[in-house]
Amino acid sequence: MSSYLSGLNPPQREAAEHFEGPLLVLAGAGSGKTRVLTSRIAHLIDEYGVDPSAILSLTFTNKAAGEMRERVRTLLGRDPGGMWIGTFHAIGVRMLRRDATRAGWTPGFLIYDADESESLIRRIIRDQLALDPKRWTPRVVRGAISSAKNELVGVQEYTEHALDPFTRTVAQVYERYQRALRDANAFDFDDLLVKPVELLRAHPDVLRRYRERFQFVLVDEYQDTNHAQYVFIKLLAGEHSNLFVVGDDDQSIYGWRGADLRNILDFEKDFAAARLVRLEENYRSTKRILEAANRVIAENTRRKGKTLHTANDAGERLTLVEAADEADEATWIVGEIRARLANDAALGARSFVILYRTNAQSRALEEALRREALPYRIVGGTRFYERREVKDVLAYLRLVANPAADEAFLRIVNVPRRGIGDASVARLAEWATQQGGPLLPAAVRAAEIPGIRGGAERALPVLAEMIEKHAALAGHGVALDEVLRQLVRETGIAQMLRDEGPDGEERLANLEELVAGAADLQARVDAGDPELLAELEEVGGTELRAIDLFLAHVALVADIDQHDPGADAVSLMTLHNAKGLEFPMVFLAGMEEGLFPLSRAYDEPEQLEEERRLFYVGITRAEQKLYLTTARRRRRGAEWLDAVPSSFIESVPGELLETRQTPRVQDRFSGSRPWRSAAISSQPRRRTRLGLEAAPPPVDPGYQVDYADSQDAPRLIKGARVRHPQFGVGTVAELSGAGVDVRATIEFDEVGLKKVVVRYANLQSEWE
DNA sequence: TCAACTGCTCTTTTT
DNA sequence: GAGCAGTTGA
Repeated sequence: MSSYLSGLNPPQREAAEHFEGPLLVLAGAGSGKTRVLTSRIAHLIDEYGVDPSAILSLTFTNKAAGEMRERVRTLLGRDPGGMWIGTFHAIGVRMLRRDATRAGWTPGFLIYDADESESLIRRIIRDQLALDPKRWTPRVVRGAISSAKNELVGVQEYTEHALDPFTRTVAQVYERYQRALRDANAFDFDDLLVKPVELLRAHPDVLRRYRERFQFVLVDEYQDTNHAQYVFIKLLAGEHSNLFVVGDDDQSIYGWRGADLRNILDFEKDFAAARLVRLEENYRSTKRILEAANRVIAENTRRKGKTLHTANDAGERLTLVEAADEADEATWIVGEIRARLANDAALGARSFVILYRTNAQSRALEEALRREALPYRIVGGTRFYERREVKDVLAYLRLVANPAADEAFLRIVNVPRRGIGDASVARLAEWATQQGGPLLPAAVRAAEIPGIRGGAERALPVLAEMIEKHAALAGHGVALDEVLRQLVRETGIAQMLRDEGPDGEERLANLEELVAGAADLQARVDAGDPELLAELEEVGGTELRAIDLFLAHVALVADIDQHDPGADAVSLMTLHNAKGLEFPMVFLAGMEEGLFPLSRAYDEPEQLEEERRLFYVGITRAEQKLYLTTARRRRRGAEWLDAVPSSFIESVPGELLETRQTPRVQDRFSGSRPWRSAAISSQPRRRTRLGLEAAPPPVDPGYQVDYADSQDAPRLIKGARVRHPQFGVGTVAELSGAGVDVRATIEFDEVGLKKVVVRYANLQSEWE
């Protein structure tokens, strides 16, 4: 037996040793799936003599890809040169670089992030279609287009099936949107999955090339694949079907992104003679934590079904904490971390993670950590590449790389302020459209454009020249970091930030970090980094510059990729970001109805199951100790809401739990029954004025109730005719949710089906 | 008339 | 943070 397999348990070994044909590894949380994947790759190469370049390994984060490559390297004692390991998106980019021209793009294409896609869509709705962006929300339209793409529904097919007003409008936007992307030599995020599929489908020679090359295809987190990714995998693994996928249906948490649970549930139907291996032994958590996880997930119906077991100790009971509000919750958590650190020398700040459902929850936690001077790291939230100053400089760089990048031009045309306002930009855009060209070249000729005068007339050509100058620098082999440094200086961004005071200094420091990142990449290019060279070589004879690689890199890295487990700091992140990670001590904050599960998930049983899987993911991050914390009052947006503990907690058997109250809760609510029994066990229901079932706020004498103004909510019943300020008149088709979260699905006469939050929607009766 | 600024709104989760 | 409405100042 090869050394790569020693130490694996029998099912792990069975999976890692597998040679030919499709295999699904149903890997429970903490069952050593990364080990199986890496052992398998090493085994394929060293024991079966497979050429590394015949292996394609697909992941969902760069972090997972990087770790996998690193571990394989360690196992083999050398670099598995030629092997492709990367995210679906990165692999897609690689394929598109090589064959972009076949699709009508050039290899230096740009990648539009969600914001750029949205602003492009907004412009199409407002300027090209002359529609009201309030009525046709760009966000929603983008979502519809994105879903269509993930289902591999192209413009033509979408248009053919667009029957109601909403989809008909989306179809129009979709068509123009794709054209605009093409004109800007850009792909959006979804295109990075869709276009490679189109490429493989439309060009048999390309498909043959990759099929012959990749004899072994591995997919991590298979439960997160959407339809486009499924087809991509199926195309590549077509004939040999040496497809090895690893996943856990219970950890599928990306349904909203198009992930299709059917891919994993139906794997054995989709791939003939597929084998199935279950990894049900957990090496991560204590018995109590695992028991809680098993009980929670058992409530779900759509699953393959497996029960994890562990040889680990029983461990401590789970702790359920009641706090007065989110500040109290944060204070208690931080105090508990302090106490644990003081009592156990084996623990460091890095042993703790605080998980939450929404990014907004990080604020209170952050404040408490800062007050207590505990080092912490937020993973996610406003990510580095989403900071204003970083996006501004990157927009300049995109423009330098590609003069047709209109979105980038619009972002920076007046940043810093140079006297070019909306009116001038509108004239410029109008003129450019007439000429059928992009904005930057039009700016050079500002003097010829009617209506552009004064400051703007002078500033536009200056801006254009400055960008052209840098494009020339980049074209003449000036190092990327140098180009960036000059851009920061000569655009005036540096000065602008310095004038903003201490905040600006911090932003400037971020830009230095960005420049350092560029220097890193430039150094790798100069030193002939083998991985990078291989990538460039794959692309063939095309000329690809460091600037293109850099822009692709910043578009594709996720924040989780930057998570450094070595740093001694408490981690804060969303539950979504926590997948794949493990920590000795885990806090799940904000375990309240409406927050977790999020109220929006009540509409569909399927969505509620996904929230429950998210809870399951959270529980199974913990090695030794799990805390569930709740607050009695929580701010949501501008108002304070009374909170009820999450119904998810009910599935955790009482004997696994100990319940605690923070001092503030004990003070304020002394004598009141434990909350759990009052609020959860009986959870009385009542009829509201809306005619809906809703849980009442917890009743506590002397407790201030700032419940939403339910008196002002209109009386809604199914079938009622209502008027909405934007969408016009419509008929209530469906009501869902409870209390302040009541939502109505309304069939509007003009815009079709829409779902609105009743509290915000400002509905009136048809006659008003 | 245009640019700049101020204050208001909304923000689930992310490759 | 981004869009938008309304206001101020040139």
